[in-house]
Amino acid sequence: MNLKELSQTLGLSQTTVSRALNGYPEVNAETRERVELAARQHNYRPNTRAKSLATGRAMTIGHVIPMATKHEMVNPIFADFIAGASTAYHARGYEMLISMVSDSDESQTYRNLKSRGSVDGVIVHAPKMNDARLDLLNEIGLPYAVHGRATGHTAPYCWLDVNNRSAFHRATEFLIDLGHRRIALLNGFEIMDFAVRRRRGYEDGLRGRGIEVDPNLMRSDEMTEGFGYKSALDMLQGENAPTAFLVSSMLSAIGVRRAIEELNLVLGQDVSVITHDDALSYFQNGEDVPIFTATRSSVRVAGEQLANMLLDRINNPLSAPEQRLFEAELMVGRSTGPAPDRAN
Amino acid sequence: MNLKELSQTLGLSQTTVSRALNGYPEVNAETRERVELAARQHNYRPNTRAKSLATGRAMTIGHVIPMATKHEMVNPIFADFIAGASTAYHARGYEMLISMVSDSDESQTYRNLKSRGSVDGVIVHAPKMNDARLDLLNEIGLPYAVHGRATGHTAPYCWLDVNNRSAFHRATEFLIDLGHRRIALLNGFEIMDFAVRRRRGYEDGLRGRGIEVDPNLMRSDEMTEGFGYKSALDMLQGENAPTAFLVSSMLSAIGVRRAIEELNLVLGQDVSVITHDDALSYFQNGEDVPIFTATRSSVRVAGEQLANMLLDRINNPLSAPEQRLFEAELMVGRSTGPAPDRAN
DNA sequence: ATTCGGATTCAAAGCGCTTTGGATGCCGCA
DNA sequence: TGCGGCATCCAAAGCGCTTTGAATCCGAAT
Repeated sequence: MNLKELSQTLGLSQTTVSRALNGYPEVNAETRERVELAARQHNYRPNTRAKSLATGRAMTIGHVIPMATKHEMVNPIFADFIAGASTAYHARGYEMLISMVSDSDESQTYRNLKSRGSVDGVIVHAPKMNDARLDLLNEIGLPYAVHGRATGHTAPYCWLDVNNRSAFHRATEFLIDLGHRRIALLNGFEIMDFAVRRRRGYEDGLRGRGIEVDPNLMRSDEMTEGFGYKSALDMLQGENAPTAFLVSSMLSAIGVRRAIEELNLVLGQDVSVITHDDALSYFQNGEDVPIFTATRSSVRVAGEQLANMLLDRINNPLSAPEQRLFEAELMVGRSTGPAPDRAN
Repeated sequence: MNLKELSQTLGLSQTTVSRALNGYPEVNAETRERVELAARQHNYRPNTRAKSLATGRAMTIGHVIPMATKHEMVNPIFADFIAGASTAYHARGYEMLISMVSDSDESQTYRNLKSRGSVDGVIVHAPKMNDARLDLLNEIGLPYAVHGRATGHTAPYCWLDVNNRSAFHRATEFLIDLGHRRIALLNGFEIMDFAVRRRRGYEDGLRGRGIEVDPNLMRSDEMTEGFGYKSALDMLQGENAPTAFLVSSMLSAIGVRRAIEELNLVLGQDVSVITHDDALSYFQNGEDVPIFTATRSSVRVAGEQLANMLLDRINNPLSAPEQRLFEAELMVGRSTGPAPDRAN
């Protein structure tokens, strides 16, 4: 059933029916009820394509998810972020279009989305330092909101981020307070903006307490379980082994734990671990007491809020772009304890 | 730049330009080149909305992802499945629309997608026994393909599944061959079709070797880390503890390992574990030797193939619906070994 | 020279909706 | 009685594309 048929059934013009259904005032209350009833009875729903052709609004938001060309790996936080965003779209009548694309094709994808009129705006995932995508989006005039920040981008833009620097700063100090002096950092790729900020927080934390930063204790790679495992195994067996690890993802932290156990050490006694925890729905950090002491911030909540920020921006393009900074919680779990040998 | 403007620039009619770009034969080779060149220069791309309004094809596939209302948990395999499907869509000029919706709203979502003309077909995720969604989709005439199977649905439909029964059968026999007699099953919710099949494989495996099925050794719940941990802790501390676990997901298997280690037992010696491994990109089961012995089947490959099957079906509705059954590989890793006490 | 058919091209209708710019009818008021 | 104004409704244009049906041109066949 389309609008034409529905209006014929009712003996009204398409104009009136359309207006009745879209809540315009210039239609008799009685008529409106009649229309709404008929629409419900006939299960009428306006055709999205036609509607958006007529209005010029796609009522759709695009998510361009970069896949590391190397491993074709999808960021594990993606599903939860999307789930959060989805809630917002659903509530506001928007749909969600997803393009997963190896990072080399990304700019083509944005251009396509814009010129084909498929979306009204996009969420930018995984921003890098001096991210070229933002310039592109400005150039082609596609509204966007960034999950994270892109250091180096000067013009104000809409973003939502976790205070990564402060989170890792606090985590570092927490470990130092427990007597740790040799603290390793297992970080994500340091082209990623968040990874740079985390490192800065870590370094500031050390230096603030007069501890020298040791490059041997810092690794940066794709945040897999294997990365955590191998790095930890390696470092723990080497000379001047760390007594604590600061890890950028739960997944890698699980790898670290595997290494610790393989070496017959005890987590939280011989070796302490703090991880960042995105509070993924399928990857809870324990139920009552957290498995890992963690800097925690829900990526799902981030998704929902950022989606709303983008929609606000689209519906009100002249307002200043909103920005939002989450502070991560430092949750104490069972993976941290006093440094084993204070004399160290 | 739209078609009208482009055709004016070229001094041609819209018809000719449209045909030139869409590869119709009735256009002069020279003209076509001229058109293609101009289109490239002006960065012209047809408006999707207008195109699909005119053709009646949305060139979009919907994925309706159910979220367990209880925990709002998203199935962790989702991202990789989507990544695979995305490859197929990309290659064939389709886009991907995602709706994440708590399972109570699902049928409304399908109805919407259909009557608003947003998609040409959908992928059905996480089929249950006697899944009502398939009847609904048949009724409203929306093409679909199922990831998994829905036991009880009689009419033939398009699906792709892993041979869960045989995988768990083989895994069970593998453990029995190692001398295990008390083998626990940590399964997903048994409303889910795959979970029922896995249980059947497990039970058949036991009975085939004359081992009685013990309900105390079977649990079924949401496949989280915590579920694995708690179940294993519980069972290992109880009387008649199992010597081996058959687990439905890597995540839960990690929980099982945590329990094992907390009890100062050794994985692969005191307790054996086999898990199903969906070969998730961000969750590799070790690099050289697998951490866990596993029944393995790539959910990403499944996504790509099923997407292609759906597109084939849409473009050729009269052909018989295709079906595809993957056999899982049984990969031997470091989590299995002979039963500790053969006298048991 | 005339006709025919193939190769090209075009004008216009149509996809299902919104929205502009009137119509129409009715009431109150001068 | 006549007119302005309000409430209500409608016809038609337009969004950007595809596609039908027809026009045009030109060389080959009659």
